[in-house]
Amino acid sequence: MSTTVPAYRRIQTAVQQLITRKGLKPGDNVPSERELAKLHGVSLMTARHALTVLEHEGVVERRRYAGTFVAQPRIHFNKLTSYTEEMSSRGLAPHSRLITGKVIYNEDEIVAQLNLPPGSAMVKIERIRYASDEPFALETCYLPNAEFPGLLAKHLGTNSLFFVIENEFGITLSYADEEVDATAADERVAALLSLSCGSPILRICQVIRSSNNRPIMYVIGQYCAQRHTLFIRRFR
Amino acid sequence: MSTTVPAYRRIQTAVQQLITRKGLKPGDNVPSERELAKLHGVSLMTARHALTVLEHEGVVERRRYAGTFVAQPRIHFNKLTSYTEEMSSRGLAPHSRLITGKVIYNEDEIVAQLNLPPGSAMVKIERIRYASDEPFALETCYLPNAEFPGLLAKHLGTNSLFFVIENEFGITLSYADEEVDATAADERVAALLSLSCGSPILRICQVIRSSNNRPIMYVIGQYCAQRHTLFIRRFR
DNA sequence: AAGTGGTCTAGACCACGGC
DNA sequence: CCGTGGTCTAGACCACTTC
Repeated sequence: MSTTVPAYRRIQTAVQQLITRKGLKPGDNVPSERELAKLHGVSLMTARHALTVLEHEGVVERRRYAGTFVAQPRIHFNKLTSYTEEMSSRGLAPHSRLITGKVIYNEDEIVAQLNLPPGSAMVKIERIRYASDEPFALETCYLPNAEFPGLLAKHLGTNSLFFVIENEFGITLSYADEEVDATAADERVAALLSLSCGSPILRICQVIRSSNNRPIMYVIGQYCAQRHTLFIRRFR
Repeated sequence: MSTTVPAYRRIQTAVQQLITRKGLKPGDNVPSERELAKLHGVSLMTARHALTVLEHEGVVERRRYAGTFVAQPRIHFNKLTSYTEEMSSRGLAPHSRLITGKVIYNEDEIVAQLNLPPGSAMVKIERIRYASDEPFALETCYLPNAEFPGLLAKHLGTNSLFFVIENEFGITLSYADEEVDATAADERVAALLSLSCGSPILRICQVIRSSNNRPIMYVIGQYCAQRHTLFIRRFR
């Protein structure tokens, strides 16, 4: 079972709820480190930790000598989220269509990305993602078959893959390394996403890792560039 | 003048030098938190801080209960670097060509991105970036003219813009928020980058901020997708 | 002058991996 | 069993902003 939630996580969600519940606008200030520490009965370093995470996610903005403030708009930078989570955080209903769901044995390039022995069986899942009834992405996922027995029976047309992995298989995800580039839609992708051949596609290849840094899933996302932008934050 | 370098920064660069000097390979372990603390005469939290930053940059990988190790490749994830820094970190010579360098008054969309009053004067700088004599990117920068008097006289064909901003104007950069999408090369870009019209282009629009979170520079980068990939890391 | 975030200390306990 | 990273404490000083 899961261990107890760390204090800094509780504070983190508490601050986020404070923002949404009180309807704080960008620029409004949130409690200072010292206030949070007192409020939650923790030490200063712990309160700081919570704010540091929120800053990296783009929820909050810190100004030295001045305070901590609600950040500009609402994109969660650099945060690994599922399509389902992303949609519901924007108040939209997720909607997908399962195109492929089978076990494969012969894609050795991806086997290598997942650090598996050559010839290993993998589950391959292809889904089309919709935003308000318009298809905007084709996502192809690969997972080691040995670690996810019965995965294909989980109604992946309607269930969140992240949810199944984390809750039904008890795996904690930690981070993803991603390669981003641009391509043109080939015939198949164009047909699936209702585009013309050659339309610009934003391609994102992720290696998602579990808590012990083992690769757990390889995902190729092909996003219709007109309907999707990626937001990131980089620090100096 | 500049203040003293924080201890965690010193440890950070010390670890990086250790890796390059000893030629450590991915998977080799670096000193543990406790070792680093003893080595540099700092407390455990400070040594941890250094490793946390290195982990976010993708230099180092931590495995709970096991240790800290040199990370897989050597791309510096999520780190705001200049073209010049990126090239020299790969042992390549930077090479650019200045296309445009002038003061403009009439691009109000960008004026808004920089939080300036409407009609403000901005410096506009366009440069082509080369990788081993092949053009691979067109970068267009906008800066508030009032804050950078004499910027255009700084030999921007050869000098690093980041260097000039940080050292000659004494500004500390903190982070950049970026929008990434895919497009097709228009006629001008195609000509400048020796591509055919319609080739896939990875476009990155950055708002770079100084230490007090004021926008300092707006950059539109258009990268030839065949010759450039973006690496990022996202955390759960 | 009061308050803020940034840095730092010198300890502590925990859960787990590898020996 | 020992060493590891992850979490946490209860303080401290600094440089600076805002009032």
